[in-house]
Amino acid sequence: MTKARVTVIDIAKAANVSKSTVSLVLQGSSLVNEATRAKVSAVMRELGYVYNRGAANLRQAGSKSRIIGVVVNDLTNSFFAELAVGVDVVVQSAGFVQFLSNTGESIDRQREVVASMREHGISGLIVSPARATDAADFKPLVAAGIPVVVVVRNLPGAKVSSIVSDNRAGMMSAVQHLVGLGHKRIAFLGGFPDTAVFDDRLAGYRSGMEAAGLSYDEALVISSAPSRAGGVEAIGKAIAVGDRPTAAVCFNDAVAFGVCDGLRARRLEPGADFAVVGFDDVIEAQAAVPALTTVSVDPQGIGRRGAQMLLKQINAGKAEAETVTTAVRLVVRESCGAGKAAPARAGRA
Amino acid sequence: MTKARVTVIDIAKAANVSKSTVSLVLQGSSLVNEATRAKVSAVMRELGYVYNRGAANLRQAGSKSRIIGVVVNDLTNSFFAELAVGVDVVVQSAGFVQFLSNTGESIDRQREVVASMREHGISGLIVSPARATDAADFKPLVAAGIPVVVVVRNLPGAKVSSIVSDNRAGMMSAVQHLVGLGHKRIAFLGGFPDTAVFDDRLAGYRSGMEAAGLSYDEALVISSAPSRAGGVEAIGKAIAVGDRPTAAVCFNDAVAFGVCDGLRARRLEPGADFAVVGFDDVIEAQAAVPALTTVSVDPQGIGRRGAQMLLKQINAGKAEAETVTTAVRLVVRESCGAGKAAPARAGRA
DNA sequence: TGACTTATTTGGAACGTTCCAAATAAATAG
DNA sequence: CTATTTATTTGGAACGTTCCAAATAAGTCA
Repeated sequence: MTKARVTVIDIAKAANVSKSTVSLVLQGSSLVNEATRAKVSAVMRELGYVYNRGAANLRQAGSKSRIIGVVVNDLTNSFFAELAVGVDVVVQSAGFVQFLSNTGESIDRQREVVASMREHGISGLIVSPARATDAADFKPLVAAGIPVVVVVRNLPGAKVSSIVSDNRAGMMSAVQHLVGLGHKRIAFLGGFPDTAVFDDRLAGYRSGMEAAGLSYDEALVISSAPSRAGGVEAIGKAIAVGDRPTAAVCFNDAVAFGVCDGLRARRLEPGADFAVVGFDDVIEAQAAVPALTTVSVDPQGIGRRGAQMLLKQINAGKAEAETVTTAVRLVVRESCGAGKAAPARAGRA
Repeated sequence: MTKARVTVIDIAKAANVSKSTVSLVLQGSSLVNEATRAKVSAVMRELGYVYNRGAANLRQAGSKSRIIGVVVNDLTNSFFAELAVGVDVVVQSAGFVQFLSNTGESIDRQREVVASMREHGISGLIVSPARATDAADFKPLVAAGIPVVVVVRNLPGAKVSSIVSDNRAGMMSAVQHLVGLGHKRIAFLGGFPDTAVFDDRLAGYRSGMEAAGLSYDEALVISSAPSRAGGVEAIGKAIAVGDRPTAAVCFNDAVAFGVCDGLRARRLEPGADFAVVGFDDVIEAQAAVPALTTVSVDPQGIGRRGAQMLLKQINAGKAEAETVTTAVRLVVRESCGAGKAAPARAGRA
């Protein structure tokens, strides 16, 4: 009794109709008479029928699985967690369900999970690619007609849609804010130089400096792992340069926190003795002491947006690769020294 | 050319064998000759074959879908994000893939996503139930032979496996630590009283107090939302009681952070003027100022453990409901006042 | 009433796999 | 050389849906 699955045929028998009719009501077809629909529905409820999407999906060839895949690099990073939630809300309310996997920046794992998801018949994929992902890696997917949306990091050369934040503009406004506070020696700290995101943010930094008439000094660009540990490492080097900087824009918030740690270890108070601004605006940024001035990128918004884009492509059947860059805004808190005391020029927050 | 799916039959034709043989190599059967296996594999690679798990799953009745569902209440809470990662790593390395959904404490959403996952044929479910989840809600699942593992919050009455942290012992050790620091008036702050977790933690608090020969004073138990905002609210009330407490154990870290905020708003320095200890040990706990003394529960460990338990049950075919409570440990940092200065009694950290 | 619509229902035949029983090929034994 | 294992391979027949063409029921019109 607890063994056999209840199938559409069981329903058909119990309701004195054909399997086809049952199928029709399952799909909410308008062809079926209201009375029969009611009866069939009743029987379904009574017998505890559960739809077998796998079987259905087998028949209707196309990508109607209503499953989308989501692949991120690091779920424990609240940035990606928020992103996943953003995806989840739109995916869920569209009646889809999501596979979610974590690659931990491992390109092998990424390959594996994507392959696995594909075997399971995802009808679309949202991915924040692991570092050093080959643009060709998603070729087979799109060739098979499975739309792919790349988020956060773009994949130059890949013919897929992508949605990234405006890294350039964001970093530029961070620099301008610091300039407005009177800083002239501003460092760029953290991040791996082999990524597109790094390039964009660095470009923003450079533009910001040049726009302010300040020289771009390579000695002030210090890359490191994009982590807290990387941050302390970077600030250590920064402080050692001859004409010591008085402020820094950081690759991301994790680096910025590390920079604060490193400053304190040297008896310098972030905000007061050295201005630091981050990038991402993770939730901790607000709660930290000092609260971190940072460029807010609304990861949840990116998630929502990416999901919408993906669903649109899934429904459209064909995927026009489109690229959107989302706006960012500087949110001024305490770590830049502008604090409550001197709300001098509050960026465009 | 980019239209038709490559099927097992195409492979069979191209390799001059029968579909059955191809199926055999797919399953890594030892029946098939090494030479043919090689040839078939080669052809598969060449034609870009992708396994259709849906079809396979249709045939092999049982729950061999290699999909498990994961449902959490709040992914943006790093506690749950870590938990999900823990699940992910074991699930992934077992060759499974996970549906992950967020309920945001909505019981309707929970119902929906679980139903959806079931339609998709999950072979098991890990769920941190939304508040006020009915124990009977998962009855149909287990009746259908789908193992369910409840994590973090237990569901008294439901005949499912569960894995929760030792809330009672954790809170007790927190209290004992404060007692050891000389506190006598210790409050219990935050949390909704209608949950099993609340009951357990409160019981631990009570035992701790009584074990120390201190009276249990109901006026010192102040519930609130288990959030930062709830924390500031709770500390407000706590400070207003006649014989004002000098320390507090909090329902969770979020509440503890709120309590710190509330203290500062009243010109009291957490750690120095009032001792506060949290519960969970979220990542921010370490980085906060003052660093939070808290009970560490290793959410990632719970995730891993829960996943292992689930996989075991899936493989076993039958699900013995088992309950495990995982050990917790107090990690002493600064917010309790024991700080660097006085490492007096460091709990069992 | 008979012919023609319109509304509803219905048997197969797919879909891509796995499983079973049975066929074939090769090897060994008598 | 036939009988018997042993090693491989192989045709269907499932699995639970959806789709199609076609059947039936019920009106409608002369």
